[in-house]
Amino acid sequence: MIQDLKEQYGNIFEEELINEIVQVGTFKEVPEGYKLIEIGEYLRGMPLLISGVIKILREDEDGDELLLYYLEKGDTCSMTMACCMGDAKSEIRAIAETDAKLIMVPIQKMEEWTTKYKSWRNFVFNSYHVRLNELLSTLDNIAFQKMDERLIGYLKEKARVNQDDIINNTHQEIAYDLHSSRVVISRLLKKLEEMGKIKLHRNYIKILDL
Amino acid sequence: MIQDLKEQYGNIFEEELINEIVQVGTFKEVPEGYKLIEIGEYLRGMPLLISGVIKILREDEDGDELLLYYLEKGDTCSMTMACCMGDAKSEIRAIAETDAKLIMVPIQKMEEWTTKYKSWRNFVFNSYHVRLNELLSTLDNIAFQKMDERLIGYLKEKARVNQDDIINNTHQEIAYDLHSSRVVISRLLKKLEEMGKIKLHRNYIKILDL
DNA sequence: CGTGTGCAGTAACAATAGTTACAGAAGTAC
DNA sequence: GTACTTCTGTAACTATTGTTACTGCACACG
Repeated sequence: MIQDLKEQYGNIFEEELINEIVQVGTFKEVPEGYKLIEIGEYLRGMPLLISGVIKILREDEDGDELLLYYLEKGDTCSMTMACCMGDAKSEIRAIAETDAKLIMVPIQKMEEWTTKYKSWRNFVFNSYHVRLNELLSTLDNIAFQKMDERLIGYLKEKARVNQDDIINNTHQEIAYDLHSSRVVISRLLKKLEEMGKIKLHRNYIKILDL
Repeated sequence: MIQDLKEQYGNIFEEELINEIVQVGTFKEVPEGYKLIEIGEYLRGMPLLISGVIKILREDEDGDELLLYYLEKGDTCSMTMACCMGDAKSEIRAIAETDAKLIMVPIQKMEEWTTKYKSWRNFVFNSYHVRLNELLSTLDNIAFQKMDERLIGYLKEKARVNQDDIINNTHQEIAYDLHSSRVVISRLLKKLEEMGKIKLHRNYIKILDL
Protein backbone atom coordinates (compact mmCIF):
# COMPACT_ATOMS: atom_id res chain seq x y z
CA MET A 1 0.00 0.00 0.00
CA ILE A 2 2.70 2.49 0.93
CA GLN A 3 4.64 2.07 -2.29
CA ASP A 4 1.43 2.31 -4.34
CA LEU A 5 0.48 5.46 -2.51
CA LYS A 6 3.91 7.02 -2.87
CA GLU A 7 4.07 6.16 -6.52
CA GLN A 8 0.75 7.80 -7.24
CA TYR A 9 0.63 10.64 -4.76
CA GLY A 10 4.24 10.98 -3.56
CA ASN A 11 4.98 14.05 -5.59
CA ILE A 12 1.89 15.96 -4.63
CA PHE A 13 1.48 15.10 -0.91
CA GLU A 14 4.13 15.80 1.69
CA GLU A 15 5.73 12.87 3.54
CA GLU A 16 3.80 13.51 6.74
CA LEU A 17 0.46 13.43 4.97
CA ILE A 18 1.34 10.20 3.19
CA ASN A 19 2.11 8.69 6.57
CA GLU A 20 -1.21 9.83 7.98
CA ILE A 21 -3.05 8.37 5.00
CA VAL A 22 -1.28 5.06 5.51
CA GLN A 23 -2.26 5.06 9.18
CA VAL A 24 -5.98 5.82 8.82
CA GLY A 25 -6.72 4.65 5.29
CA THR A 26 -7.78 1.18 4.29
CA PHE A 27 -6.50 -0.43 1.15
CA LYS A 28 -9.14 -1.89 -1.13
CA GLU A 29 -8.81 -3.98 -4.25
CA VAL A 30 -12.01 -4.44 -6.22
CA PRO A 31 -12.85 -6.44 -9.35
CA GLU A 32 -14.39 -5.07 -12.52
CA GLY A 33 -18.09 -4.44 -12.09
CA TYR A 34 -17.84 -3.94 -8.31
CA LYS A 35 -20.27 -1.33 -7.03
CA LEU A 36 -18.36 1.11 -4.84
CA ILE A 37 -21.07 3.66 -4.14
CA GLU A 38 -24.84 3.55 -4.57
CA ILE A 39 -27.20 6.49 -4.93
CA GLY A 40 -28.75 7.60 -1.66
CA GLU A 41 -26.18 5.66 0.34
CA TYR A 42 -24.37 7.32 3.23
CA LEU A 43 -20.67 7.63 2.63
CA ARG A 44 -18.18 6.30 5.10
CA GLY A 45 -15.03 7.19 3.28
CA MET A 46 -13.44 9.04 0.50
CA PRO A 47 -11.65 7.05 -2.19
CA LEU A 48 -8.17 7.80 -3.51
CA LEU A 49 -7.74 5.88 -6.73
CA ILE A 50 -4.39 4.10 -7.15
CA SER A 51 -5.03 2.14 -10.31
CA GLY A 52 -7.88 1.13 -12.57
CA VAL A 53 -10.90 3.07 -13.78
CA ILE A 54 -14.14 3.91 -11.99
CA LYS A 55 -17.23 4.98 -13.83
CA ILE A 56 -19.58 7.49 -12.26
CA LEU A 57 -23.27 7.23 -13.11
CA ARG A 58 -26.29 9.37 -12.47
CA GLU A 59 -29.81 7.98 -12.22
CA ASP A 60 -33.20 9.65 -12.12
CA GLU A 61 -36.24 8.60 -10.14
CA ASP A 62 -37.44 6.30 -12.93
CA GLY A 63 -34.20 4.35 -12.87
CA ASP A 64 -32.89 5.85 -16.09
CA GLU A 65 -29.11 5.89 -16.08
CA LEU A 66 -26.52 8.21 -17.53
CA LEU A 67 -22.74 7.95 -17.55
CA LEU A 68 -21.19 11.11 -16.14
CA TYR A 69 -17.46 10.48 -16.45
CA TYR A 70 -14.62 8.15 -15.57
CA LEU A 71 -12.22 8.45 -12.66
CA GLU A 72 -8.65 7.40 -13.43
CA LYS A 73 -5.59 6.85 -11.29
CA GLY A 74 -4.74 9.84 -9.18
CA ASP A 75 -8.34 11.00 -9.22
CA THR A 76 -10.69 11.15 -6.33
CA CYS A 77 -14.41 11.49 -6.28
CA SER A 78 -15.39 15.13 -5.89
CA MET A 79 -18.95 14.06 -5.55
CA THR A 80 -17.94 12.22 -2.45
CA MET A 81 -16.26 15.32 -1.11
CA ALA A 82 -19.30 17.35 -1.94
CA CYS A 83 -21.37 14.83 -0.03
CA CYS A 84 -19.13 14.99 3.00
CA MET A 85 -19.92 18.64 3.37
CA GLY A 86 -23.60 18.45 2.67
CA ASP A 87 -26.20 15.89 3.50
CA ALA A 88 -23.67 13.09 3.10
CA LYS A 89 -25.94 11.06 0.85
CA SER A 90 -24.46 10.09 -2.47
CA GLU A 91 -25.90 11.70 -5.58
CA ILE A 92 -24.18 9.21 -7.84
CA ARG A 93 -23.32 5.55 -8.36
CA ALA A 94 -19.72 4.42 -8.73
CA ILE A 95 -18.85 1.17 -10.48
CA ALA A 96 -15.40 -0.26 -11.16
CA GLU A 97 -14.94 -0.16 -14.91
CA THR A 98 -11.80 -2.26 -14.60
CA ASP A 99 -10.15 -4.04 -11.67
CA ALA A 100 -9.09 -1.23 -9.38
CA LYS A 101 -6.96 -0.48 -6.34
CA LEU A 102 -7.88 2.33 -4.01
CA ILE A 103 -7.45 3.71 -0.54
CA MET A 104 -10.46 4.68 1.51
CA VAL A 105 -9.92 7.61 3.84
CA PRO A 106 -12.38 8.34 6.66
CA ILE A 107 -14.32 11.47 5.85
CA GLN A 108 -13.62 12.95 9.28
CA LYS A 109 -9.99 13.43 8.29
CA MET A 110 -10.94 15.55 5.35
CA GLU A 111 -11.48 18.78 7.21
CA GLU A 112 -8.60 18.18 9.56
CA TRP A 113 -6.17 17.76 6.69
CA THR A 114 -7.66 20.70 4.88
CA THR A 115 -6.50 22.90 7.73
CA LYS A 116 -3.23 21.09 8.27
CA TYR A 117 -1.82 20.38 4.83
CA LYS A 118 -1.52 22.81 1.98
CA SER A 119 -0.99 19.95 -0.46
CA TRP A 120 -4.22 18.31 0.62
CA ARG A 121 -6.07 21.59 0.25
CA ASN A 122 -4.71 22.02 -3.26
CA PHE A 123 -5.58 18.45 -4.08
CA VAL A 124 -9.17 18.92 -2.96
CA PHE A 125 -9.56 22.24 -4.79
CA ASN A 126 -8.01 20.79 -7.87
CA SER A 127 -10.31 17.77 -7.76
CA TYR A 128 -13.33 20.02 -7.55
CA HIS A 129 -12.01 22.05 -10.42
CA VAL A 130 -11.38 19.03 -12.65
CA ARG A 131 -14.72 17.49 -11.81
CA LEU A 132 -16.63 20.69 -12.43
CA ASN A 133 -15.09 20.94 -15.87
CA GLU A 134 -15.70 17.28 -16.55
CA LEU A 135 -19.35 17.71 -15.65
CA LEU A 136 -19.55 20.78 -17.84
CA SER A 137 -18.15 18.82 -20.74
CA THR A 138 -20.64 16.01 -20.13
CA LEU A 139 -23.38 18.58 -20.15
CA ASP A 140 -22.10 20.00 -23.42
CA ASN A 141 -22.27 16.58 -25.00
CA ILE A 142 -25.83 16.00 -23.96
CA ALA A 143 -27.09 19.48 -24.68
CA PHE A 144 -25.36 20.21 -27.95
CA GLN A 145 -24.63 16.88 -29.60
CA LYS A 146 -26.84 14.39 -31.34
CA MET A 147 -26.85 10.75 -30.43
CA ASP A 148 -24.47 9.68 -33.20
CA GLU A 149 -21.86 12.18 -32.07
CA ARG A 150 -22.34 11.22 -28.45
CA LEU A 151 -21.90 7.58 -29.37
CA ILE A 152 -18.63 8.28 -31.16
CA GLY A 153 -17.43 10.30 -28.17
CA TYR A 154 -18.43 7.49 -25.87
CA LEU A 155 -16.50 4.87 -27.83
CA LYS A 156 -13.43 7.09 -28.04
CA GLU A 157 -13.43 7.91 -24.34
CA LYS A 158 -13.99 4.30 -23.39
CA ALA A 159 -11.13 3.17 -25.62
CA ARG A 160 -8.95 5.85 -24.06
CA VAL A 161 -9.55 5.02 -20.42
CA ASN A 162 -9.26 1.29 -21.05
CA GLN A 163 -6.26 1.67 -23.36
CA ASP A 164 -7.91 -0.76 -25.73
CA ASP A 165 -9.43 -0.56 -29.21
CA ILE A 166 -11.86 -3.30 -28.28
CA ILE A 167 -15.00 -2.13 -26.50
CA ASN A 168 -16.28 -5.06 -24.47
CA ASN A 169 -19.91 -4.13 -24.21
CA THR A 170 -23.24 -5.17 -25.61
CA HIS A 171 -25.37 -2.62 -27.38
CA GLN A 172 -27.73 -2.69 -24.44
CA GLU A 173 -24.99 -1.69 -22.01
CA ILE A 174 -23.97 1.23 -24.21
CA ALA A 175 -27.61 2.27 -24.44
CA TYR A 176 -27.82 2.41 -20.63
CA ASP A 177 -24.70 4.57 -20.34
CA LEU A 178 -25.96 7.02 -22.96
CA HIS A 179 -29.52 6.90 -21.67
CA SER A 180 -30.90 5.68 -24.96
CA SER A 181 -32.46 2.45 -26.21
CA ARG A 182 -30.79 -0.67 -27.57
CA VAL A 183 -32.40 -0.39 -31.00
CA VAL A 184 -31.20 3.18 -31.46
CA ILE A 185 -27.64 2.27 -30.54
CA SER A 186 -27.65 -0.81 -32.80
CA ARG A 187 -28.87 1.35 -35.65
CA LEU A 188 -26.19 4.00 -35.17
CA LEU A 189 -23.45 1.44 -34.64
CA LYS A 190 -24.43 -0.20 -37.89
CA LYS A 191 -24.06 3.11 -39.65
CA LEU A 192 -20.61 3.59 -38.15
CA GLU A 193 -19.68 0.11 -39.36
CA GLU A 194 -20.91 0.92 -42.87
CA MET A 195 -18.73 4.01 -42.78
CA GLY A 196 -15.78 1.79 -41.95
CA LYS A 197 -15.18 3.40 -38.56
CA ILE A 198 -15.79 0.30 -36.45
CA LYS A 199 -16.29 -3.44 -36.79
CA LEU A 200 -19.17 -5.03 -34.92
CA HIS A 201 -19.01 -8.42 -33.20
CA ARG A 202 -21.06 -10.25 -30.66
CA ASN A 203 -20.32 -8.73 -27.22
CA TYR A 204 -17.59 -6.47 -28.45
CA ILE A 205 -16.79 -3.71 -30.91
CA LYS A 206 -13.46 -3.12 -32.59
CA ILE A 207 -12.58 0.49 -33.22
CA LEU A 208 -10.93 1.06 -36.58
CA ASP A 209 -10.83 4.76 -37.33
CA LEU A 210 -13.07 7.06 -35.34
CA MET B 1 -20.10 48.79 0.72
CA ILE B 2 -19.10 47.77 4.23
CA GLN B 3 -22.64 47.59 5.51
CA ASP B 4 -23.75 45.62 2.44
CA LEU B 5 -20.90 43.21 2.90
CA LYS B 6 -21.53 42.78 6.59
CA GLU B 7 -25.20 42.25 6.05
CA GLN B 8 -24.63 39.53 3.51
CA TYR B 9 -21.44 37.89 4.68
CA GLY B 10 -21.03 39.12 8.27
CA ASN B 11 -22.17 35.92 9.88
CA ILE B 12 -19.98 33.63 7.82
CA PHE B 13 -16.72 35.61 7.52
CA GLU B 14 -14.70 36.78 10.53
CA GLU B 15 -14.23 40.51 11.13
CA GLU B 16 -10.65 40.50 9.91
CA LEU B 17 -11.55 38.90 6.61
CA ILE B 18 -14.35 41.37 6.05
CA ASN B 19 -11.86 44.17 6.57
CA GLU B 20 -9.48 42.66 4.05
CA ILE B 21 -12.26 42.29 1.51
CA VAL B 22 -13.18 45.94 1.98
CA GLN B 23 -9.55 46.94 1.45
CA VAL B 24 -8.82 45.02 -1.72
CA GLY B 25 -12.27 44.52 -3.20
CA THR B 26 -14.01 46.88 -5.56
CA PHE B 27 -17.69 47.55 -5.32
CA LYS B 28 -19.66 47.24 -8.52
CA GLU B 29 -23.24 48.04 -9.34
CA VAL B 30 -24.49 46.75 -12.66
CA PRO B 31 -27.80 47.11 -14.51
CA GLU B 32 -29.97 44.29 -15.79
CA GLY B 33 -28.53 42.75 -18.91
CA TYR B 34 -24.95 43.76 -18.11
CA LYS B 35 -22.42 41.19 -19.24
CA LEU B 36 -20.10 40.42 -16.33
CA ILE B 37 -18.05 37.62 -17.84
CA GLU B 38 -17.62 36.40 -21.41
CA ILE B 39 -16.53 32.96 -22.55
CA GLY B 40 -12.82 32.70 -23.23
CA GLU B 41 -12.16 35.91 -21.33
CA TYR B 42 -9.39 36.07 -18.76
CA LEU B 43 -10.68 36.70 -15.28
CA ARG B 44 -9.38 39.56 -13.20
CA GLY B 45 -11.49 39.04 -10.16
CA MET B 46 -13.86 36.88 -8.32
CA PRO B 47 -17.36 38.19 -7.69
CA LEU B 48 -19.15 38.14 -4.34
CA LEU B 49 -22.81 38.78 -4.98
CA ILE B 50 -24.48 41.24 -2.60
CA SER B 51 -27.88 41.61 -4.24
CA GLY B 52 -29.62 40.78 -7.47
CA VAL B 53 -29.47 37.73 -9.69
CA ILE B 54 -26.82 36.67 -12.20
CA LYS B 55 -27.49 34.10 -14.86
CA ILE B 56 -24.76 31.75 -15.94
CA LEU B 57 -24.78 30.52 -19.53
CA ARG B 58 -22.85 27.96 -21.47
CA GLU B 59 -22.23 28.20 -25.20
CA ASP B 60 -20.85 25.72 -27.72
CA GLU B 61 -18.64 26.47 -30.71
CA ASP B 62 -21.66 27.09 -32.95
CA GLY B 63 -22.94 29.81 -30.65
CA ASP B 64 -25.76 27.72 -29.25
CA GLU B 65 -26.59 28.84 -25.74
CA LEU B 66 -27.82 27.06 -22.65
CA LEU B 67 -28.78 28.44 -19.26
CA LEU B 68 -26.88 26.63 -16.53
CA TYR B 69 -28.19 28.24 -13.35
CA TYR B 70 -28.73 31.47 -11.47
CA LEU B 71 -26.52 32.99 -8.82
CA GLU B 72 -28.37 34.72 -6.00
CA LYS B 73 -27.25 36.92 -3.13
CA GLY B 74 -24.58 35.33 -1.02
CA ASP B 75 -23.44 33.17 -3.93
CA THR B 76 -20.19 33.36 -5.74
CA CYS B 77 -19.19 31.96 -9.05
CA SER B 78 -17.48 28.60 -8.58
CA MET B 79 -16.70 28.57 -12.22
CA THR B 80 -14.60 31.63 -11.63
CA MET B 81 -12.81 29.93 -8.79
CA ALA B 82 -12.27 26.91 -10.96
CA CYS B 83 -10.80 29.18 -13.60
CA CYS B 84 -8.45 30.84 -11.15
CA MET B 85 -6.82 27.53 -10.51
CA GLY B 86 -6.72 26.31 -14.06
CA ASP B 87 -6.10 28.08 -17.31
CA ALA B 88 -7.93 31.16 -16.02
CA LYS B 89 -10.11 31.44 -19.09
CA SER B 90 -13.80 31.53 -18.43
CA GLU B 91 -15.85 28.53 -19.50
CA ILE B 92 -19.07 30.44 -19.08
CA ARG B 93 -20.85 33.73 -19.68
CA ALA B 94 -22.39 35.68 -16.80
CA ILE B 95 -25.18 38.18 -17.38
CA ALA B 96 -27.03 40.26 -14.78
CA GLU B 97 -30.59 38.94 -14.74
CA THR B 98 -31.64 41.87 -12.56
CA ASP B 99 -29.83 44.98 -11.38
CA ALA B 100 -27.11 43.68 -9.11
CA LYS B 101 -24.54 44.76 -6.55
CA LEU B 102 -21.33 42.83 -6.13
CA ILE B 103 -17.81 43.03 -4.86
CA MET B 104 -14.92 41.97 -7.05
CA VAL B 105 -12.01 40.41 -5.24
CA PRO B 106 -8.61 40.05 -6.95
CA ILE B 107 -7.97 36.41 -7.68
CA GLN B 108 -4.50 36.56 -6.14
CA LYS B 109 -6.11 36.91 -2.71
CA MET B 110 -7.98 33.67 -3.13
CA GLU B 111 -5.15 31.34 -2.25
CA GLU B 112 -3.79 33.60 0.46
CA TRP B 113 -7.14 33.69 2.24
CA THR B 114 -7.61 29.98 1.77
CA THR B 115 -4.56 29.43 3.93
CA LYS B 116 -5.33 32.23 6.36
CA TYR B 117 -9.06 32.05 7.03
CA LYS B 118 -11.02 28.95 7.90
CA SER B 119 -14.27 30.73 7.09
CA TRP B 120 -13.03 31.58 3.61
CA ARG B 121 -12.00 27.98 3.07
CA ASN B 122 -15.39 26.77 4.10
CA PHE B 123 -17.05 29.35 1.91
CA VAL B 124 -15.07 28.24 -1.12
CA PHE B 125 -15.67 24.56 -0.45
CA ASN B 126 -19.30 25.17 0.11
CA SER B 127 -19.59 27.16 -3.10
CA TYR B 128 -18.03 24.34 -5.05
CA HIS B 129 -20.37 21.92 -3.40
CA VAL B 130 -23.48 23.93 -4.16
CA ARG B 131 -22.42 24.59 -7.73
CA LEU B 132 -21.59 20.96 -8.38
CA ASN B 133 -25.03 19.95 -7.23
CA GLU B 134 -26.62 22.73 -9.22
CA LEU B 135 -24.84 21.58 -12.33
CA LEU B 136 -25.88 18.01 -11.64
CA SER B 137 -29.47 19.09 -11.37
CA THR B 138 -29.21 21.05 -14.64
CA LEU B 139 -27.81 17.93 -16.24
CA ASP B 140 -30.69 15.88 -14.89
CA ASN B 141 -33.15 18.25 -16.47
CA ILE B 142 -31.55 18.06 -19.87
CA ALA B 143 -30.86 14.36 -19.84
CA PHE B 144 -34.07 13.05 -18.34
CA GLN B 145 -36.76 15.60 -19.05
CA LYS B 146 -38.62 16.46 -22.19
CA MET B 147 -38.88 20.01 -23.46
CA ASP B 148 -42.33 20.66 -21.96
CA GLU B 149 -41.12 19.67 -18.49
CA ARG B 150 -37.95 21.70 -18.90
CA LEU B 151 -40.02 24.70 -19.92
CA ILE B 152 -42.21 24.43 -16.84
CA GLY B 153 -39.11 24.11 -14.68
CA TYR B 154 -37.60 27.14 -16.37
CA LEU B 155 -40.65 29.30 -15.77
CA LYS B 156 -40.89 28.22 -12.15
CA GLU B 157 -37.21 28.84 -11.44
CA LYS B 158 -37.30 32.20 -13.18
CA ALA B 159 -40.35 33.25 -11.18
CA ARG B 160 -38.62 32.14 -8.00
CA VAL B 161 -35.35 34.02 -8.47
CA ASN B 162 -37.13 37.16 -9.64
CA GLN B 163 -39.82 36.90 -6.99
CA ASP B 164 -42.37 37.64 -9.64
CA ASP B 165 -45.18 35.74 -11.37
CA ILE B 166 -44.60 37.76 -14.51
CA ILE B 167 -41.90 36.42 -16.79
CA ASN B 168 -40.63 39.34 -18.84
CA ASN B 169 -39.25 37.49 -21.83
CA THR B 170 -40.10 36.89 -25.42
CA HIS B 171 -40.49 33.34 -26.67
CA GLN B 172 -37.23 33.75 -28.55
CA GLU B 173 -35.32 34.58 -25.38
CA ILE B 174 -36.71 31.55 -23.61
CA ALA B 175 -35.76 29.42 -26.61
CA TYR B 176 -32.16 30.62 -26.33
CA ASP B 177 -31.95 29.78 -22.63
CA LEU B 178 -33.33 26.30 -23.19
CA HIS B 179 -31.37 25.79 -26.39
CA SER B 180 -34.47 25.21 -28.45
CA SER B 181 -36.24 27.13 -31.21
CA ARG B 182 -38.81 29.86 -30.96
CA VAL B 183 -41.53 27.90 -32.73
CA VAL B 184 -41.15 24.94 -30.37
CA ILE B 185 -41.37 27.17 -27.32
CA SER B 186 -44.40 29.06 -28.68
CA ARG B 187 -46.12 25.73 -29.33
CA LEU B 188 -45.47 24.41 -25.84
CA LEU B 189 -46.39 27.72 -24.18
CA LYS B 190 -49.68 27.66 -26.05
CA LYS B 191 -50.37 24.21 -24.68
CA LEU B 192 -49.63 25.41 -21.16
CA GLU B 193 -52.01 28.29 -21.70
CA GLU B 194 -54.72 25.94 -22.94
CA MET B 195 -54.22 23.92 -19.76
CA GLY B 196 -54.80 27.09 -17.76
CA LYS B 197 -51.33 27.09 -16.23
CA ILE B 198 -50.18 30.39 -17.71
CA LYS B 199 -51.51 33.41 -19.57
CA LEU B 200 -49.61 34.63 -22.62
CA HIS B 201 -49.08 38.27 -23.54
CA ARG B 202 -46.80 40.14 -25.83
CA ASN B 203 -43.34 40.34 -24.21
CA TYR B 204 -44.43 38.73 -20.98
CA ILE B 205 -46.04 35.67 -19.49
CA LYS B 206 -48.19 35.54 -16.38
CA ILE B 207 -47.87 32.39 -14.33
CA LEU B 208 -51.19 31.17 -12.96
CA ASP B 209 -50.77 27.68 -11.61
CA LEU B 210 -47.70 25.70 -12.60
C1' DC C 1 -26.72 -32.60 -31.00
C1' DG C 2 -30.92 -30.35 -29.82
C1' DT C 3 -32.55 -26.71 -26.76
C1' DG C 4 -32.58 -22.47 -24.31
C1' DT C 5 -30.90 -17.90 -23.61
C1' DG C 6 -29.05 -13.67 -24.77
C1' DC C 7 -27.48 -10.66 -28.49
C1' DA C 8 -27.90 -8.25 -32.80
C1' DG C 9 -30.45 -6.85 -37.18
C1' DT C 10 -34.36 -4.88 -39.14
C1' DA C 11 -38.90 -3.10 -40.22
C1' DA C 12 -42.78 -0.38 -39.16
C1' DC C 13 -44.51 2.92 -36.55
C1' DA C 14 -45.08 6.79 -32.90
C1' DA C 15 -43.56 10.73 -30.48
C1' DT C 16 -40.83 14.62 -29.99
C1' DA C 17 -38.32 18.32 -31.56
C1' DG C 18 -36.57 21.31 -35.14
C1' DT C 19 -37.27 23.99 -39.68
C1' DT C 20 -39.39 26.85 -43.06
C1' DA C 21 -42.72 29.81 -44.32
C1' DC C 22 -46.20 32.99 -43.87
C1' DA C 23 -49.92 35.83 -41.71
C1' DG C 24 -51.57 38.88 -38.51
C1' DA C 25 -51.27 41.63 -34.21
C1' DA C 26 -48.89 44.98 -31.34
C1' DG C 27 -45.96 48.44 -30.74
C1' DT C 28 -42.71 52.40 -32.58
C1' DA C 29 -41.20 56.02 -35.41
C1' DC C 30 -42.17 59.34 -38.60
C1' DG D 1 -52.59 58.52 -39.92
C1' DT D 2 -48.70 55.26 -42.61
C1' DA D 3 -44.61 52.57 -42.62
C1' DC D 4 -41.75 49.62 -40.25
C1' DT D 5 -40.20 46.38 -36.87
C1' DT D 6 -40.91 42.89 -33.55
C1' DC D 7 -43.49 39.36 -31.57
C1' DT D 8 -46.70 35.59 -31.76
C1' DG D 9 -49.69 31.91 -33.95
C1' DT D 10 -50.04 28.31 -37.03
C1' DA D 11 -49.46 24.98 -40.75
C1' DA D 12 -46.77 21.75 -43.15
C1' DC D 13 -42.92 19.28 -43.34
C1' DT D 14 -38.37 16.98 -41.91
C1' DA D 15 -35.23 14.84 -38.79
C1' DT D 16 -34.19 12.48 -34.89
C1' DT D 17 -35.09 9.47 -31.40
C1' DG D 18 -37.78 6.06 -29.11
C1' DT D 19 -40.97 1.82 -29.19
C1' DT D 20 -42.76 -2.62 -30.46
C1' DA D 21 -42.29 -6.71 -32.59
C1' DC D 22 -40.21 -10.28 -34.81
C1' DT D 23 -36.19 -12.64 -36.88
C1' DG D 24 -32.02 -15.29 -36.92
C1' DC D 25 -27.52 -16.14 -35.06
C1' DA D 26 -24.09 -17.53 -31.55
C1' DC D 27 -22.98 -19.73 -27.70
C1' DA D 28 -23.53 -22.52 -23.52
C1' DC D 29 -25.21 -26.57 -21.46
C1' DG D 30 -27.09 -30.55 -20.84
